[in-house]
Amino acid sequence: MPGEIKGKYNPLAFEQKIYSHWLENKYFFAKIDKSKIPFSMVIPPPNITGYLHIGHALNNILQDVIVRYKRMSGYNATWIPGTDHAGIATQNVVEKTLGEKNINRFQLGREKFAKEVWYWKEKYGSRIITQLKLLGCSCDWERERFTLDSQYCKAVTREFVTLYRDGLIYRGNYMVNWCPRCQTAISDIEVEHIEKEGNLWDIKYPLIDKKTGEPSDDEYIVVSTTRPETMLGDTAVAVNPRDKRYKKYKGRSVYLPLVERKIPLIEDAFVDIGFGSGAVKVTPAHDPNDFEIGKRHGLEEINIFNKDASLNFNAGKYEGLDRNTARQKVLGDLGKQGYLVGKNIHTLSIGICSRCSTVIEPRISIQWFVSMKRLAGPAIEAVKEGRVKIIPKKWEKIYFSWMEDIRDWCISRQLWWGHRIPAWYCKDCHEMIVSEKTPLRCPKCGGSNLEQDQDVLDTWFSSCLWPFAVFGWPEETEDLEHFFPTAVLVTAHDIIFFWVARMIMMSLYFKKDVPFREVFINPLVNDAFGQKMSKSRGNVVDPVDIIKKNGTDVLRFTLTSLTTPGRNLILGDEKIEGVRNFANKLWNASKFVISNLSESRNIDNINIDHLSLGLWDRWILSRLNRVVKGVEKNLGKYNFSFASKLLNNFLWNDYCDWYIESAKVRIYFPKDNDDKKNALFILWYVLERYLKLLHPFMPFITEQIWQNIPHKGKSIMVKSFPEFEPARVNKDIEDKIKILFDVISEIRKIRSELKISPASRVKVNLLVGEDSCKDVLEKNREYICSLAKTSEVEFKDCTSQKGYIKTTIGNIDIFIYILDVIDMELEIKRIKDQIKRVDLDIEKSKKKISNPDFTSKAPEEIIQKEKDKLYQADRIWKVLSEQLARMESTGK
RNA sequence: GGGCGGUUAGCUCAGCUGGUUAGAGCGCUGCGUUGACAUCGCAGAGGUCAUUGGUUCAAAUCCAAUACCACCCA
Repeated sequence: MPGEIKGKYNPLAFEQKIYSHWLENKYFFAKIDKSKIPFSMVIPPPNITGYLHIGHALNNILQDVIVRYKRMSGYNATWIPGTDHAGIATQNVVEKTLGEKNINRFQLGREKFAKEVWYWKEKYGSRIITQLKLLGCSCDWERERFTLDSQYCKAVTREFVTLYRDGLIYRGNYMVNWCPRCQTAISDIEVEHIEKEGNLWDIKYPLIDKKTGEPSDDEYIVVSTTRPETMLGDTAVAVNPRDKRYKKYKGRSVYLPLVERKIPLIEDAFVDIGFGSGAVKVTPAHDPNDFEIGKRHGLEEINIFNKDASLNFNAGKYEGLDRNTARQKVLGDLGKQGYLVGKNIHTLSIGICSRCSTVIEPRISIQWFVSMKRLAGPAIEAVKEGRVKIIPKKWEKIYFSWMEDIRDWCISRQLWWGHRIPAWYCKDCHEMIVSEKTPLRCPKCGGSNLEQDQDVLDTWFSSCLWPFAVFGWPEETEDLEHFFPTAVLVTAHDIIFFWVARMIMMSLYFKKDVPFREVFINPLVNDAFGQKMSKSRGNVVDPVDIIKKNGTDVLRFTLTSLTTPGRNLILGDEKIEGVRNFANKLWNASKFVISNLSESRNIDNINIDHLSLGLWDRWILSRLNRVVKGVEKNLGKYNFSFASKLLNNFLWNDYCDWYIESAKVRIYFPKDNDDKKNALFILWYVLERYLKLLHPFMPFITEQIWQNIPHKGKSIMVKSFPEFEPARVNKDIEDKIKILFDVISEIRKIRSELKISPASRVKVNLLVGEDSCKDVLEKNREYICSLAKTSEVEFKDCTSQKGYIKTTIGNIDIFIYILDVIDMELEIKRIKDQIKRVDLDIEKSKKKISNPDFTSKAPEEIIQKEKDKLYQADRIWKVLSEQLARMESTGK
């Protein structure tokens, strides 16, 4: 399939080819295999009008990492993709398209309009699915679902009818959030609240004179309102019963200006004494609180608005005006007639439609509701008992606070695109029939004059069935049996209420089981300035652009690297660049390995246990196994950032900086042929396993390289994930190598500080306290020479020898011969600086140790550690002081 | 108004079951074109861990208050 590994890293040259190859081989399809443990996950279905934004990219990349990892780990893994029909959004899009041809949906009629939407869906509705493929997503495409598929519709109907029969769905005349632009009711959580500076108007309502029955000239009540135009629908004025100011008016009526209506003055504890004048106008038809007050006092509900929020015939001479014009007109008239007595600046919170940002108009209408309390109880329990685990845990609080104060859910929408409500009305006897099958006759009067409810259901009412409806529910399918409940749901926190909570409720109700055992809440992606991305801010980052520039793997690894358990993730160009460099590093390291492997045949048939491996080999295997363990552990906790960091650091630091560099010595200047062979074998062995570890994160580059090194099998994506081998982790070897690293680093440091040219080789002598330590250093002299650019390494005490400077780390003294290269001033300064630092350490340690509280109360281990620290520091201090004294006195 | 989270190097963040020399990446400084990689290598500088108080032998880490910043709900 793929090309070779040469030249520069150019992901665009191979990524899509590889994806096609995977698709052709159906590697994503999970045939039911009962011998394996099932692992399933459902995609949060993007809506069909959507295009891929960075949030989708993150969400789906994380899911793909998980499912690829599980698949490689031997699970029967499926990740179900699909889309939802997005009632309002899709209808809006299609209406807009029709609008360009000057057609509105009413001209077309319901059926023809629905046909238009289906047509649109077929044509454009899979754009986002195509984009998911660009991300490398290994979705089980054979199982793709859509919330309006015929099978899915059966599930939604079953849901509605069952809930209705169980008394959990009711229909009634209530105040709902009405979007005048979408012309439909929406649920509470589809309303967003924004703070806006506005006015609070004081309007004078005269009291009715008890004797004349006419408005009084001197007695009046001032009401404060932010919406003066709604006074046209006022049916009372309310004060708090404890408000002494208004006691004297108890039982009186007031005169409603402009409308010239008498309305009662009532007392209701809801009224806030401290707000404005303490008296409020009551408009039961247009304010949710007033609606409640109205119910308590039996007030008339006067609706003054049409569906588009223009004023209707109840508004008298204001009929036909829109809300804002009416407000100005009403204010003008009130002013002219002397009723407007005050205007204050006031910040108010207004509700806007989350789909189109139009200001919501509360409206009383007949709607369908789900009664939530009974459904919420078990769903709260499920999370409390840990049957559903929300990760990170802090989101559970959000979940509980919403669930414990849950309100009924308005599910009917006045739209033409969606699942039509399975309720019919008998035109003859007004009987209502709720049924899964279309009824032919009225069961009450036997008439056939039936009409189906005009409304459709909220899209979320269908998507809350997703984790089991995708597997064919209400049928008891093999897929459902095998793959449900799903293992984990990955989603963003903004739909915990909309979707996650409702899925848990519905799944517990209909399947008597949780929909998923874990929910991982992924962070939201912010721009480089930490700002939330939004179209209106113009700061959206298009993932497709990033892919076109850097390839998919780079986008993927950038996002996984940034996925910490926090709330937000900040994406900037430097981050992407860093990952691009990482990919390049991997590419080049692989190039190095491949070029050296050219002469080794059948390397993949060698049994590693038959080799006698050297220190460096056993070290890199130890490190590799730590990474295997670390990746497993952190993926298990959904800590993608940590896992990514481990993978990055291992390749860059352990493998490239140290192992490859040391291997060069063995390849270019081999001591014996076996050692060279071992080095080449381990280079290959570690790379091959590393590629598998990295594959879930960067599927393309790993496949591309894997295909170009000796391997068995057709694709890396169907190979096994490396298993952790505890026996390969060797602390002792890591400690030994650490000594080498420290010595090499120290020599490099001195060289750099004394400005010794990288080209010049220096002579080094080491003086070692412990034998084991000396052994390591002696056996690895050639590596010290190569990596620290020394001409030779010997083991003599050069304390009083001319031309050497002495430095010390741990219990190793290092003598570097720098006779002609040294700048004495520089060296003296270096030593003085170091002494200063050591002085600080000594002081700190001494203070601690001399504190009797510390020595009596701290654990023995900590005290010993402190003593060791002091001992080492003292030793270093002595070495440095001696040297300084010598240099200052002799100049050498 | 209620709630949740945050404040650690110039930037973005990690560390927070108390004991570390407080780390990483980017940026910055110095040196470097040896046969994987200048999309690189080696080395370095840079932090009173928001403020104040408390608990403790010991606090970036635990507790409380304050300030500021985000977000959610009303």
